[in-house]
Amino acid sequence: MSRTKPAEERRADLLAAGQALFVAKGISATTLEDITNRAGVSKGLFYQYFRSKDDLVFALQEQFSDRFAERIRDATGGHTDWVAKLDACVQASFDCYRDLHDLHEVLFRHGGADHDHDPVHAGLALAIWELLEAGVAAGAYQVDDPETTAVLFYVTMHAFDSNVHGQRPPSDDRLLRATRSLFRRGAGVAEVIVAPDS
Amino acid sequence: MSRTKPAEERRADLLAAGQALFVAKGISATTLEDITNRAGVSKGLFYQYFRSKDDLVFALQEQFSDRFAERIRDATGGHTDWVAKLDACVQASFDCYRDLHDLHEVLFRHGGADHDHDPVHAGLALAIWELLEAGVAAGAYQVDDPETTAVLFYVTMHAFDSNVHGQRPPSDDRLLRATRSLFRRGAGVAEVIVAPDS
Amino acid sequence: MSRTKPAEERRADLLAAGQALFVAKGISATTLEDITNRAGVSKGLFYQYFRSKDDLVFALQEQFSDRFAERIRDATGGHTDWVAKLDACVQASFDCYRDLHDLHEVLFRHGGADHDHDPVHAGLALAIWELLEAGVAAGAYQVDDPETTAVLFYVTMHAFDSNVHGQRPPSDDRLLRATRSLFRRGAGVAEVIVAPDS
Amino acid sequence: MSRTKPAEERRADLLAAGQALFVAKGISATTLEDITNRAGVSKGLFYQYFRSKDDLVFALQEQFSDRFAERIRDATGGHTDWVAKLDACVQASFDCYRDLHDLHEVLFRHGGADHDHDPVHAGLALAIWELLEAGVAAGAYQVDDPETTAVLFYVTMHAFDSNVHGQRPPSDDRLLRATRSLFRRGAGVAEVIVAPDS
DNA sequence: GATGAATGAGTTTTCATTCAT
DNA sequence: TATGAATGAAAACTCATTCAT
Repeated sequence: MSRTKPAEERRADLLAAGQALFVAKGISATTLEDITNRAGVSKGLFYQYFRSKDDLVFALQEQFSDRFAERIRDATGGHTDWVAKLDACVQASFDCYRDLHDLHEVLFRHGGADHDHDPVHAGLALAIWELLEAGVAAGAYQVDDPETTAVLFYVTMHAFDSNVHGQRPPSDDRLLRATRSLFRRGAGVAEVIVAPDS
Repeated sequence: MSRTKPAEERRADLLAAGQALFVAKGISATTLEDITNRAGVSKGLFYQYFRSKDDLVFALQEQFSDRFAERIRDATGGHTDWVAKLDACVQASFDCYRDLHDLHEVLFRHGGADHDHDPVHAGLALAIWELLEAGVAAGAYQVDDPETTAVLFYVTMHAFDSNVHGQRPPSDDRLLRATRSLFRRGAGVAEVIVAPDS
Repeated sequence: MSRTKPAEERRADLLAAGQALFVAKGISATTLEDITNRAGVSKGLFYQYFRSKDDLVFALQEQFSDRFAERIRDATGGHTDWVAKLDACVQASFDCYRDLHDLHEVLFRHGGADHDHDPVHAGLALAIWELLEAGVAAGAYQVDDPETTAVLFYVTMHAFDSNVHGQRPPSDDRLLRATRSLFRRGAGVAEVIVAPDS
Repeated sequence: MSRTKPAEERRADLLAAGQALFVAKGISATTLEDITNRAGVSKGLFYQYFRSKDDLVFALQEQFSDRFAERIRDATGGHTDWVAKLDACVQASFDCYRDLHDLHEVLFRHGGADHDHDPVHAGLALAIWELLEAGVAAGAYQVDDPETTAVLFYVTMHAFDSNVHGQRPPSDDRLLRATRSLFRRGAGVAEVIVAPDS
């Protein structure tokens, strides 16, 4: 029975172990030993895959950006209706935030991280901006300042961060419905009347 | 000539030094030596004011909550018009976020911080909720789910965090105007037509 | 009873501990713990005086150069007779080598040490060269190439390195007498006839 | 097509790689990975040829002694004139030192190396001693203490170590001529007058 | 009150050596 | 033969905390 694994898999194990622990305990509270124990690997092997602990953080940042971009890209196509586009945007953002927001905070607030080059803010806000501009151009949306509104929409999605709510967080469903409603109003599209209990 | 200072002042120096360094470099990247150097004080003296480094973090959390609550309280009175109340809320939140958001992230994401008891989320979201409920009861606002909408409004204010924007951040004025507009629409109040340059 | 010591003394303790251990076991076979144990000090304190193990090596190199130069300087004055000058040179060199040669090898062969800037070679060879030139100018010595001969004299003194001899090393006295004789002949001065047993 | 090589060649590759790296960086600064990389071989294969890193050092010491002895032996015969013998000795020693001195220092100063059994010192000093004794017995040399003088001659040859000189090293020719002259004088033989350019 | 030298447990990092393939 | 992933003991280095002055 072999202890060896393909390099890609080992690297993935270490990335996964690091990510989980960093989110759970913070980066500097996580020791190399924590990581290698969780990955089921000796301390020495870590250094075959990463130059240092900081190198692991950097690799995680890259991985994060890649995954995030992919998600957003996939959510775009497939809708022609302008209201549906808005709703799809909400849903995709919801999924992203649920999965990735904590990780994002942990990774990009670390050390001397350069917030100005955070690829996530730029990426998502840009996507929303383009959507609003297109909708306005098509006469479907009515927004005075699409660029700034896009940023507002973007930050609104911090509501999907589960840490943001108090002791009685709203259900995901309520959250999504309220957000869809807010975005539609913010985009100036006629609201579909929805019965409160539907 | 003595280097002694009143205890309150010394304590304040240390709190200020800790806060500045924690925001700049993160809590665990900041050493006690950093803090005492910045405060112009010996390492030993630190322990006359705080039981440990963690104790300093805790003191900073308390200080934060106190200051935040104070700000919000001050912003409440003074308006009878429901739209003006909404606008005042935006302005007060803007000021708070500008000053305190980074600090909040650093302090309350630290270590085993108990997110459920973060006093800030609760405080601000509650204030907005109460405002919306009151406005709805008064027939001035039209909101299906005031509680959840309050949370959405609260998180929207992350836009005031200056780190959230890309390379071409909107001016504060644009930001405030867009937010006021969004909040009014979200509250379902008739939008006052505002000339772009007013 | 105090554990604290003046900084200079502590630094000297660490330098002395490092020097003794480096000579005895080699630099890389000596651990920080060896050094701090010998100096009767905790591991952490080492880093208040030296940035790293390499920094200690560097400090020892500097100390070495200083002490060596001092010794040679002191040995110069005090003789007017040209043969006596030569003999004094031999004696001073003997003392230096006995005390410092091993240390020199250990320190200056370490890592990427820059042999071209080894201050010891330069210093001692230069002193001998000046002596030979002066003696030749005074008509006391007869040497075709004083500069090169100085280097030869200098390296001859490696004989004082006790490691250089086989299983039956000559007595110090024999060594000194033979070296004096060789230097006199090399300088072309009339040899004083010495009875073998004197 | 196989990567296999005759065992002797592989062993030689590893010895050569080790020797080069040990001289360049020192023994303990050289990792097994350095060695196997330079030899173009896997880490595992190293242990088919050497029991350990120390075993490689030991093998290199043996190889060194063998080569050195061979050189000296070859240089001995072929001269009947006593002055020519002395000159041949100088030349052979020159060649040896040029090639092997650094290596010697690195190998024999390592770890718990037993300086008393260094075969090189013994070998060369012995050869010179025998030469001097023979010359004295033949009435050709005049030396009071041939044994000690032999050691002095031996250490004089450290001048051939290129690291020993300052920034303006003498040419090899000057060095050899000066050494020949010194040895002749030290042996008490009438100096042959040599024109500077001959 | 105030200092900063001293501590030592805890962390990161290195590398000779093993072993399944 | 040959490989290189994997190991783990040992080394370097950090820093919150203590304590004699």
